[in-house]
Amino acid sequence: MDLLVPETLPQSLRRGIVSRNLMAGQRLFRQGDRAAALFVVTDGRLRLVRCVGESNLATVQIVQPGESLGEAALLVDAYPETAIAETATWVLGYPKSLLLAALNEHPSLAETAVLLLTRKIQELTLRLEWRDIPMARERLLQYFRHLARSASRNEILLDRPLKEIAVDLGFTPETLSRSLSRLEQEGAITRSGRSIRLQDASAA
Amino acid sequence: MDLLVPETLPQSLRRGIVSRNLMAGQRLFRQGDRAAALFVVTDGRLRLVRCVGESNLATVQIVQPGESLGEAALLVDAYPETAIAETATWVLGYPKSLLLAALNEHPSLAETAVLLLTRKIQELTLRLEWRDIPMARERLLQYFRHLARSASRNEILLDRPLKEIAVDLGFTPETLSRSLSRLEQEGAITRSGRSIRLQDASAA
DNA sequence: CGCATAGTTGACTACGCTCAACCCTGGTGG
DNA sequence: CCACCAGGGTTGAGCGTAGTCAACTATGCG
Repeated sequence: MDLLVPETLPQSLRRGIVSRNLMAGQRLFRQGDRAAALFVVTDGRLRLVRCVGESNLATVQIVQPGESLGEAALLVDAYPETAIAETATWVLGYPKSLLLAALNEHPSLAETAVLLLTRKIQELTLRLEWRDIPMARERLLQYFRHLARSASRNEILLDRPLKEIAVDLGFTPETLSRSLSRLEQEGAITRSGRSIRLQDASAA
Repeated sequence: MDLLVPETLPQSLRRGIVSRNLMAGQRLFRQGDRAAALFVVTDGRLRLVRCVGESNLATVQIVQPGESLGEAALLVDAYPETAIAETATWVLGYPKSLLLAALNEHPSLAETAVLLLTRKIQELTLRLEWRDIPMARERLLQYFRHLARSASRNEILLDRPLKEIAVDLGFTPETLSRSLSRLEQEGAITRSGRSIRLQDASAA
């Protein structure tokens, strides 16, 4: 069973699926909203943002197609973060109660759910790993290397504003810009606009 | 079914469970090891450490009793991090193949697995949230507030060396020490040794 | 053509890191 | 019982890096 292909799902769950289309900037849910459903992105991407303290914003994750968000619905009754579409985005929503019920009745669904969550854990772990690299250039380089590995090519095309990439990595846009310059002048990368090529192929 | 109570598990899985006792400092598995099993901590705690680049260590998570580690085994064939016992620790290991099989046959197990993973996602998210707070005092304060909420008391007893707490939060021990001092002199907390009391009850 | 926004660069600040000395506690052995 | 040592913890001085504020350029869109 594949959560993204409703035809493969049991009737009971399929009927409850909600499909939502979001414009860039639109919110799927807000921190504190009653959490009733888990979502999976089919197209586009969403940014998960947490507000902590008085004025600190934390981007927890960028959710890409095939990944889940709002799993907290399974555990607690309020979303702990806000989900904002970064581009035009399409998501499918699975009501908590129906999903848990379907899980009990259809084991093969359980397996896909487990894999979905595991993938999310890997994503989060990766972000934490980056954050533990203190020096900006180094952190950025690791990020690029990861993208390169994912694409299995060492030419990367950044498909979104550097601004956003910056906050993902925990930088200000200025710092990102400077880091890019220095990486280039140190010969670690060459860039033209948003196309980046890694020079040394040494991966972690 | 409860993964931590073998009696409640199906025979097939129960037979395959491996139980391990670790001394403080001992490694359960190392980054790159063949990943064959998912573990759950029953007692003690483990630190998940990732080595990135040449000389950067990232503590991804402290795994507490009832939490899982090594879920990556379900997705990839090598552990992406090293697991080190921080104290005497007892874990149960569930071989990947048996676990997936049992998942398919015993839906109620699937539910507990899903919840387990969801909890882990929450933990990781929390850590990321902290890391996005740039100022040390503020970050530390949020950390304390979280502990206070968990204990639903605003007196906290830190049960491990400040050293370790420091690296969890992404600080050096010196910075943590200084932040503590300043929080105290600013009146946000009072402390005697490792006992911390929060002053203002304003939570996020 | 002009406006809005992304991106770049500069000057300055300030925070956390590094290195070092020091205190304090707990454990060990003479 | 005390001397000694090891390790955690604290404090200080100086440095370096990223953040901030600001000006300026480039790009894309109405």
